[in-house]
Amino acid sequence: MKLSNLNIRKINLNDIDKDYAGQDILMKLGELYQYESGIYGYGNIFTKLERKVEDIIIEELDKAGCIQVEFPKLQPKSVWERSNRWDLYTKENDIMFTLDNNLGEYGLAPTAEECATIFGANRLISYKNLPAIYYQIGEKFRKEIRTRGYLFRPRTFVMMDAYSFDKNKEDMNKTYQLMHKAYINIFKRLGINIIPTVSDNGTMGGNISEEFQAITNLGEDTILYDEKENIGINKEVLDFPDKDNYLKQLGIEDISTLKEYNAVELGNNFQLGTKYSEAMGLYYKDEEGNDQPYYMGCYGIGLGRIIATIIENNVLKDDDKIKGFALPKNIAPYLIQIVYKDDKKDIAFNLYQQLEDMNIKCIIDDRTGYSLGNKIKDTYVLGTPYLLVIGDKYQEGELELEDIKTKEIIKTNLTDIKNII
RNA sequence: CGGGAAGUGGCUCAACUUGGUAGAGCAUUUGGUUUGGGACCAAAGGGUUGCAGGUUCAAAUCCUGUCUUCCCGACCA
Repeated sequence: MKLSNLNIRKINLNDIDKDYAGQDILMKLGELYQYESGIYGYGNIFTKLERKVEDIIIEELDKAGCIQVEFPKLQPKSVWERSNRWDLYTKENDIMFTLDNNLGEYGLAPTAEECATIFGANRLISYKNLPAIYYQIGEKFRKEIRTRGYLFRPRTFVMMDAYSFDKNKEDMNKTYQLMHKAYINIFKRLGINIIPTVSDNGTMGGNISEEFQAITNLGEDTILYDEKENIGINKEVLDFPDKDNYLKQLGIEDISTLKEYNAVELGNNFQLGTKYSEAMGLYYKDEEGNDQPYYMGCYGIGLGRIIATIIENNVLKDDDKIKGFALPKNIAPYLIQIVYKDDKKDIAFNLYQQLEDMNIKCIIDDRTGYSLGNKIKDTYVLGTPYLLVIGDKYQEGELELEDIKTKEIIKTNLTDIKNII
C-alpha cells in the first residue's frame, strides 16, 4: 500500500491520551472515528487487523468442527417473543436498540440465541443430526448505559458468537469443553495470555459459565487468579450468597492465596441447557421418534476488545514518552514499512514490488516533502512491526531491517528476508 | 440514573477570577532552503467561543436553561 493513499493525519504525540495511547493514536490519525459516544468507524489499519484476528478465530473454530453462518442483525420482535425475552431486553434490562415502523417492530441484534435456535431447529430435526455448532462474526448492538475506554465498551462492536446443539447434558458438556480448548488455542495464537474465569450468569440462564479474562490495567473487571491451577474467579463471585459452594467446587480453599488483577473480559461461554429449546418449543426427534429438547451452549468472543487489548498491550514508549505501537508479526496487516530518501525512490519501489510479489505486505511511504527522519517516526504510529530504510547507507543487495519492538537492526537480503519475518 | 469534570480554528490548550467585538503550539495551503531519527525562513487561509435565552452601552467571560463528551459509581453474555 502506498502511504499517500491512506491519507493519515499528521499527529502530535505529546497530545495522546496516556491511558489508551494506542487507540487514541488511531483516533488522531483518522484510523478510528467516533461518531457519538460508543459508535465508531474503522479505518484501513483497524479493518485489516480485524480480518487477521477473524482468520485465526475462523481457522480454530473450523478445526473444532464449527460451522460458519450468519444471522440477521435486524431481528423481528416475533422472534424474541418466542423465548419471552423481548420485554427482558427492552424494558427490565433495556439493552436492545429497537425500531418501530410501518413494517413492524424490530431489535438490533445484541446476541442471537433466538435466531440461532430457530435456524438450528430447522435442519437439526433428528438425533442423527446432532451435535452441531453454528457461529458467526459480525457487528452487535447494545445500549450500554455507560461507554468506556474507546473500544473496550462501545455500543456497536464486532463479536464472534457461537451456538451449540446437543442431545443431552453429557454431550453438551463435551461440546462446552471442546469450545474451551478452541478458545485456548485462539488466544494462544493471538499472543494473549488468557485466564479462564468463573463468574456470574447474568441474563443468559443456564448454570455453568466461564469468562476468558486477559490481565491488563485497562480492564474493568477484577479477578482473583490462582497461578498454579491457571484459573481465575471474578471478584463479583464473592458477593454471591452461595459463594462457598462455588469456591468448594473449584477446589479453592483459601482465597487469600490468590492474586488480584484488573482484567478485561474477552470471551464468555455458557451452558444453556434446554432453556431456549423448551421456551421456544423447538425439538428434535430421538431414536423412538419422540420430541426432545436441544441441550444448548452459547459462546462469545469480543473481536473489538481483542483488537483494543492487542493495540494497547503493544504501545511503544521511549522513557515515558509515547512513540507509537508495534503489532505482533503474525497478525500485523502490513509487515514492513519502507521509507526512502527521495533520490532512492526507484530502488525503493522496485524493492516494494518484489516484496509484494513474495506476498509480504508492505506500506511504502511515498509522501513527498518529508525528511527521512520524519518518515521513520511515522512508521511507529501505524503498528507495522518492521522498518526498512532506503537512504544514504543503502547498499545494493543488502537490506537494513529494523525490528521496531526490539529496536534490533537485522542485515538481510531479498532471498533471506522470508525466513526472518 | 447518582456523583465529578469539560465544551474556544482539524488537534492540544490559553484568555474567563476582575465583561471592552478571540490568541499560541501543532496541523493545513503557497514559495524557497532542507532530508538517517518529528527541520528552517517567508507568507496565507481557517473560529457567529456547543446551543438557546437573560443581564449590560458592551458577553468566550456574569446568570438561567439545554445538549454533548469524558471520568467514578450503579449496570453489563
